[in-house]
This record gives sequence, C-alpha cells and structure tokens, in this order.
Amino acid sequence: MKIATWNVNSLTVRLEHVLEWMESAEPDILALQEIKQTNDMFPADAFKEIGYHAISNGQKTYNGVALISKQKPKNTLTEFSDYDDFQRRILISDIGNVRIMNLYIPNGQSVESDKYIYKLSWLKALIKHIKSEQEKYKDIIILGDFNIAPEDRDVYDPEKWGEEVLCSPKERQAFSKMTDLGFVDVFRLFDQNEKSFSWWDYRAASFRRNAGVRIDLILANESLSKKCVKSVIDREPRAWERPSDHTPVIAQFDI
DNA sequence: ATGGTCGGGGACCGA
Repeated sequence: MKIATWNVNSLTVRLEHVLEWMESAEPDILALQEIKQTNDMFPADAFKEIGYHAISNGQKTYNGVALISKQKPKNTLTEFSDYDDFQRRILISDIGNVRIMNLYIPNGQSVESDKYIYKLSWLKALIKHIKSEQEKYKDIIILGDFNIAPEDRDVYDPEKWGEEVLCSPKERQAFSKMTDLGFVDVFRLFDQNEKSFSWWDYRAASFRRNAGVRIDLILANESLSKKCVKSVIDREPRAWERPSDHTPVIAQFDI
C-alpha cells in the first residue's frame, strides 16, 4: 500500500498537477492539505474518473483537507471532540484496515503571535484525540503538513532558524508526545540524503538553492512502521511550472 | 522578495 501526503496550496490551481502526479505515482491513498476551496467546489468527479474515492473537509479561502483513495473511506471525522475550531484542518477515516489521520497543523506565524497560541492549543487537542483513536484502532497513520521540523537536520540552516516557529521547543515537545505514544516518522527508517526537505519558499530561489525544511511527515504506530518498506520525498512536482511550495512525500507499506 | 484568495486595491496568509 502506497500512501502519500501533499500540501497543494490551492487544489483549484493545482488539480492538473495532482492528476498528473497520481497517474505516474499511483498512490493507494493521497492526503491533501490547503485545498483552499469549499466542499461544493471540490473536484470529486475528476478523481472518480481515474478510479478513486475522494472526500474533502474544506472552507472558503484558507485551509481545507482531502483524502483520495482507491478503497472507500469509512467512519469519517472532521473535528476533534471538545475543541471548537472553525478552521478546516483534519480529515480522519478508515481506509482498508488502517485509521488515516490527515492533518494540516496550524503554521503559528511566529512564537510571539496569537497564532502560535492557537497552534499550541490545537496540538494539545490533537494529542488528546490521538489517544482516543488508539483506544479504538490498532493501526494508525498520522500524516500531513505538520508545520513542525522535528530535528535540526530537517532545516536547511538550523543556526539561522534557531528556535523560531517550526523549530521552537514547545512545538518539538508536542511532536515528541506523538513519538512517545509510539508513532514513528517512517522517513527516518531509511537512509536519506542529507538536506532532504519537503517545502521551499517561493522567494529567493530557495528551491534551486535547496533552502528548505522537512515539515510534511508520515507517522505510523510501531507495529505498522515495521511493515514500511520505503519512504521518499518526490521533488519532481516542485520543479514543474507554477508549483505548490510543498512537494509530495510517500511511504510504501507491505500491507 | 512569491503566490493564492477575494475582489476589483491591497490586505491577509503561508513557513
């Protein structure tokens, strides 16, 4: 089973990229973030035509997530219980025998910002929700745009980035809570190039200079992670005409 | 400095 995540920065603009990428990559499950469209604008038919089920949790202008899958998603959730959030950032479903949690974690803007407070409270609600999912499901994959660089090696210039947003201790502590719950960042199970990133700023020729960060992640519970046979970042779509600023991340499981 | 959205100019957001 091939599972992928991609922040597309507007599915309205990027639909052709997504369809073209899916044709060659042939994922079983694709989690999208920042679709930036309401559910009535979501192009479910375009995915249906190429043999996929497609569901979305969207809103106007910002945020929005979607799940595209060969198997039909079931028992879908679009909210954490006991956490009011008008921003559409989660889509959780059973696909096959796996609980899939597609996340668009808040960016936070800067550690001095109110948006950072929101990010930390959102992460707290997420940890609580993960625990409740673990009571019901054995195999869980948590994937998406985490807006957290787990380690210094996930940042092109960690000295310069310091403890700014994406790298601050409180964000990394929240990430550690997920690994403490038994989740494994499957990309790191394999030999990878130094400076492997999934996002590059549109500005200052960042992609050409490989000045990026790795914030798009795929986590699996420990027993499931043992069945992960491959995980790569596909840099190719980032080089296409009018790209998203993120590129797809893939994990292959022997299930 | 770049790109997307909404809207019809320029502010907000992204990481």
